[in-house]
Amino acid sequence: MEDWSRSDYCGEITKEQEGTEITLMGWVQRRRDHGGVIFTDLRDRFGLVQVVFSPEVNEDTFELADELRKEYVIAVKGKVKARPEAMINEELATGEVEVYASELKILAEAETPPFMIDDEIKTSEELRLKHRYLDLRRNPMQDNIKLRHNVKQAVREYLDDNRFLEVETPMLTKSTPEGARDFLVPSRVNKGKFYALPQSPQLFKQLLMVSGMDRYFQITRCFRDEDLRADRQPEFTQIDIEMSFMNQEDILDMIEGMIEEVFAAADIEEKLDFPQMSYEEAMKRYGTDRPDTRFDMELIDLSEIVADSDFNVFSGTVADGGQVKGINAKGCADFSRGDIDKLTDFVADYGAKGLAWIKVTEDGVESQIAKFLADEEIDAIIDKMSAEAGDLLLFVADNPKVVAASLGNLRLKLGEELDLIPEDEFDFLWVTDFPLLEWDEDEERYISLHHPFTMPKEEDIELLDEDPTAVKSQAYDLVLNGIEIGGGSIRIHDIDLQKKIFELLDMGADEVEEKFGFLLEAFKYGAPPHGGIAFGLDRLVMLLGNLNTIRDVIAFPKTQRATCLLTDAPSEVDEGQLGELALELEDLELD
RNA sequence: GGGGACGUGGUGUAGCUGGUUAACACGCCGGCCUGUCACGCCGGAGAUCGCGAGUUCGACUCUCGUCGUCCCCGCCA
Repeated sequence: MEDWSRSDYCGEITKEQEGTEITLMGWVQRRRDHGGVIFTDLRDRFGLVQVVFSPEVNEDTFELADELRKEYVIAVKGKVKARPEAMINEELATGEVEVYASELKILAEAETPPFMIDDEIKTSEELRLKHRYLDLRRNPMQDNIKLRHNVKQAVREYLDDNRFLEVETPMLTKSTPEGARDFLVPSRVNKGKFYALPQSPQLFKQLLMVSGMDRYFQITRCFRDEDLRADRQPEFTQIDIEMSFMNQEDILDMIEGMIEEVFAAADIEEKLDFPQMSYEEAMKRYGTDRPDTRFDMELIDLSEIVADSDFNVFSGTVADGGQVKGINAKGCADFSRGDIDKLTDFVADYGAKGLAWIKVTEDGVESQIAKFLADEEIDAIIDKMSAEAGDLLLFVADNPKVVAASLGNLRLKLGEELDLIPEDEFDFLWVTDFPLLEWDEDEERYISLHHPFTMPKEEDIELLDEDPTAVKSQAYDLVLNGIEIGGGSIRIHDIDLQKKIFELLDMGADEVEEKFGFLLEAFKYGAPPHGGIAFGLDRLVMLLGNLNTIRDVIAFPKTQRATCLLTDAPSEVDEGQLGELALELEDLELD
């Protein structure tokens, strides 16, 4: 090996190299032994090339090639030859050539892998994760990792061009209230005290603005100790950005430019459009703050029509301050009672106590609730929902939260099942004007919708005292195909306003001092107006790659139970390690 | 914390109204083959059916529990 140097990559051999001696190194994808001649496909990161072993070239090499098996790592010296016309493989990028091996070195033997290194995977994700290094050999996974790399490169280049500075912030930092549960790291030097892993670099990036960095970014890991989902991992990567002396529109413009570069880097040639919609409108029309705007089927408010109805479920709900809303499932009047029961079970997950329905047919309506509704009410509903014969109208009556969640998710489910969602489209939406605060029933206090450093809209600041939940904020989320990929805000840079917000959040002066004293202290020394945004890199790459889970764009992800099947983390530690940290375990029922 | 789906040779599946040798494909091993590229042909090995308990004369099959993976609610931007 010492005296061999790779001259080319397998996937990049061309006809122009005909006659040249080359040295290749890689993995044996496949061996086809024809007795008198052996063909192998040699694979590296850049593709495959056929290597031919023939006794006419070198008898010893030919015999050694008999030992080759799948995934053996080999080095080959040989001559590039153009294939005869009839033997060209159109399927292969290097299908016009083959390499006649004169010398072969087996660099590493390989056991038969637990699953084949094929593009089409036919095994469980469990096994893939356990042998992730093998899974990552597969083309689709290599493509995902490359895509992720390309996106990061595009981001860095764009931000660098716009004079941003990449700055690293601590991973061992301070636990803060609000937001997600922290991952804690015990301090050995300071026994009994803990660091927290960052949920985001939020406070540090604001401090960097006070430092006069003007424009900061970082592509960095963030940690949240909450339950996992297809698009949520305990550690994930943010593209974190902060800018000084920029208003909201300035920031959105800057980010749109970045997204355009990212799409170019992902080879997606689509003209991108970035419409904006207020939070209020999104909730009203789609029942969610991250609407998938690739299809219609919007939520229609029928509360006024049925407010005085004899149908108590509807009128009573409205009288109690609730809503009655519906969606029009076009052409679904042929749904069976069983189909609708399934939808009813589905909305029950979101708290809906029932799902009323009306089938619109050529001969009128068919419905379990028709007998309770006046004809003019039914007509008004049909009119408002633009219903035609063949449509199925579905209704939920409840408090606004339940109505939004149940119909919003029902809309998504039906959109998917009815194939209403254009797969290869990229629909962006800025959702703006979020409420600054919402009332938390359990904790009996206001909590920040975004985070406590979010700037209220200037014209709403005076409402902070009399009607805090009416205050809108200068916060914005970027939604792509119904998935939130980024969110940010203009921050508060005024010490008094920040204190006021902490007060509204029911944080005592002592707590504020202990948790955020350093930030308020910093603001005393001249803080510029600033704002920023953070993107979920994993989600962004997942969408660009048309994938269903961020696990597919993370080299070594965790399972839904937050374990790593490859390393078996997390694991127990020995008593000595605990002792050094002055920690003791409660008696757990371990067997 | 809750709801749901799945678990059978190395891999993917079939079998399951309870019954004697658990089937098929791919892979693997051996043999033959000088133009294949999902090579082909012949032969072979390989599973106590995730684990535990129960019901039964008898359990891959039924029941309960448990473990693991995935999806969802809660939680979390």
